[in-house]
Amino acid sequence: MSKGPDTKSEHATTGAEHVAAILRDRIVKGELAPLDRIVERRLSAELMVSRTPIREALKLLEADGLIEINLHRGALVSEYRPEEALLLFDVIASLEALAARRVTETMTADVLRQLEDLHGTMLDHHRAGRTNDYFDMNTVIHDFIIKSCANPVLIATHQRLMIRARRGRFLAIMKPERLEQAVTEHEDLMQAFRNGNAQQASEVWETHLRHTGETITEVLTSQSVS
Amino acid sequence: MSKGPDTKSEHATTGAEHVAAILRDRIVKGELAPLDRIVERRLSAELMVSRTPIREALKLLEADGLIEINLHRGALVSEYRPEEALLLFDVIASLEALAARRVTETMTADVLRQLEDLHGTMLDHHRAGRTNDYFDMNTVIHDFIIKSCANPVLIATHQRLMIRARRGRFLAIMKPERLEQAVTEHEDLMQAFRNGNAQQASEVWETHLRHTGETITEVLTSQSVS
DNA sequence: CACAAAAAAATGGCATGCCATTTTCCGGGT
DNA sequence: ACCCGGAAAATGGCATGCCATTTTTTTGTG
Repeated sequence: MSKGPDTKSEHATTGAEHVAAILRDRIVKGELAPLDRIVERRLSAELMVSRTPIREALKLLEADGLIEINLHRGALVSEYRPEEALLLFDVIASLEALAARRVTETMTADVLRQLEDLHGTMLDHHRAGRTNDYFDMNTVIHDFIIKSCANPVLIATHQRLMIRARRGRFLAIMKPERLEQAVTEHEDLMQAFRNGNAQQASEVWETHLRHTGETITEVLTSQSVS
Repeated sequence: MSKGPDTKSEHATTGAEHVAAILRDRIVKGELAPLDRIVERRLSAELMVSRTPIREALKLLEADGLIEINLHRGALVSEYRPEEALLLFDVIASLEALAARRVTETMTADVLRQLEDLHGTMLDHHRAGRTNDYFDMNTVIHDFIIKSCANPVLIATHQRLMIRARRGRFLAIMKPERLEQAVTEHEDLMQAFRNGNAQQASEVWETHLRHTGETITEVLTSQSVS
């Protein structure tokens, strides 16, 4: 391997970003629960780096909305309430709807073919009951549409919101009827793609995302009550 | 004022955020031009703080998209190309359209009255040719709608994007016919508000923002050619 | 003079130490 | 037992210094 410094999407370039990636991961996976305190010196010892990169990483997480930093009082993992999921998905739905619109408008045969492939694979997983594979393909499809919209601003904004939205592992806990509905909505989107109907694609996708937000909100609500 | 915990407008919090605010201001005002290098030690001497808070501030600006930091090569003010304005406003338009929709859905007599007040004041300024006051009121109205949507995620996302969108002072350079069109679009929005027609409000506002983005793109293009 | 190599300067990344503020804990008074 | 006040510990904010990498300047050679 040559020492290519031209690979842009490198993570772990600087220590601070490496630390930020680790913390993001822990928060998303739930190893760090809401309201847990994050203590610079403790992390510093655990990760064997000094406090400086840790502090920089914490600033980044605060900008992402994953933690809250109070002056002279340190950092807390921010809460994730059901209602917040709804608010997040309200925005995410708008962004993905815009992406779906733009993708439809600039659709090429090649992109449509890739989408058909991904969609078909997802349907196979679904019909075969491979739930995990199904959810993975679902995510791949959503990301593919976002990536294909050719708007870096949208891509970055979406990614940042999804970091927060993905907190917890609730996605796999979905009622069967909602799952069927989601598959139907994906099929509707493909139909809009095939017809080149950008308006329809946008509406279908926005509805789909809003439903997802509502479902996640329900799951979170039931979990927090239990 | 409500005791909102998300009042970020507090000044003098931590030194790093203070520095970040100063730099944001300079970049937005154009004192720091695109591709200008930002040197930690120079700023450190100028602002009479150590390099540590400066570094933290730079990380924040990078997260905002205002600068680019390369490993071991320091920070550059990122460029602001016409096409980027278009991409930014594509996203901003979606967000403001969503805000307009939500505001309409939850409209109260009090909010409508405030909107009418602001709108009327803006019209007065416009008819009297007080261009600066007009633009200020314009901004106030846009912000008021965003703030009234009751979605902190949307508010924060919008604010972050607007920091980038407002770079330069091109807003005041607008062709008279576009200005008339903008006023008409504001009037259309008020009409949708009065009718409680959320769908119409959303569409009107999205169109308005997209037009604004196109206008700014044109201005930036003509400037960069000159 | 052109060009390349090497030295020097610039610059950023990180570790560490000191100080300010906050939090925790403990003892005395009621 | 309870509350209050102050000391001690915890914790974060910032300054400074050292090292690695990059950039610039200098120098040597054809």
